[in-house]
Amino acid sequence: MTTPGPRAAQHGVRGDLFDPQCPTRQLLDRLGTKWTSMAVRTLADAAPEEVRFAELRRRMPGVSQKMLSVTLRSLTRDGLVSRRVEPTVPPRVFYRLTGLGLSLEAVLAGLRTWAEEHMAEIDRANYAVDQEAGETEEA
Amino acid sequence: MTTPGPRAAQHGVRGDLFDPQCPTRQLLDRLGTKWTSMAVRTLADAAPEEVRFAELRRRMPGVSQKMLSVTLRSLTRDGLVSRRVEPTVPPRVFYRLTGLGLSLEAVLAGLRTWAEEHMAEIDRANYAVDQEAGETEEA
DNA sequence: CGGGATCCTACTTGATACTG
DNA sequence: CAGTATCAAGTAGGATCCCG
Repeated sequence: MTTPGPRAAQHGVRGDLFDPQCPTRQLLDRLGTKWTSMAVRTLADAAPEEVRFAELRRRMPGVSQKMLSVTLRSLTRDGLVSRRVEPTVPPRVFYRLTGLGLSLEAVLAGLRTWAEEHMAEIDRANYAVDQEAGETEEA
Repeated sequence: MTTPGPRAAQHGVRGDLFDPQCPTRQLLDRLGTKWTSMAVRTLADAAPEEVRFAELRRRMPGVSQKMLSVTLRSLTRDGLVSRRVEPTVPPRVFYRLTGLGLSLEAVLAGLRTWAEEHMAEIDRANYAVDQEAGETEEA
């Protein structure tokens, strides 16, 4: 049997969204991780100033030091955040959004706007479904 | 001190984004699930036509029957998708994006655009980091 | 045909402890 | 201070079986 090659090639029309290599898929995977958007937003709020690790953590209530570390490493690796180390004792590490990171923040701002405008409507829809279910159940 | 106003939500306590009740958080939780964006996109491509379950599944390569079912139930519950059942034997079930769902698709289109424009840059950044790490390691 | 229920695996997250 | 390493837990996702 012949190897059909990359499956993505078959779905030319609607294309890439179904492929794990799809850029949108990769972006959503990143935004889906819990602290990514929060970190980008917090760094964007501070931009163009740098923010130290501990200060960043203070501004992101609930984040563990490990998850902040993991998140920042991922963002740095992606080129969305720059990392600067002052080799003092103790060391001081500064983070700042790159240009690429700032452009992502613009997209996130769009998401935020939609969410603020429409999530209440989604909540109402959920509530309505719950009401129906409740009535059906206790009938 | 002056009136807090709407900006308080953004800058004051820094409150909303870090809260699990935050609308943006709730939206990202939804978009973060694997098949949500794919389903919305596929239904948007078909809009304003309805799409049957099996046909939808055919248009979303890789999705399992269960995950499609779960995803559609969630979207329907959120009021993003409408569901119509023809009580025949066997039953025929049709799905379609609601107006709310269509407006979400617009936001997703923005995400897609950014991803297509910038994910290659992120890939390059990752590749560069890998190169450095490799050289450092095998030196 | 559509989809609910069950079981199971893998990944993400979090708590804790240790290091330069 | 700024991490890294380890372990435990919760959850998203997939495979399968069954039902109306």
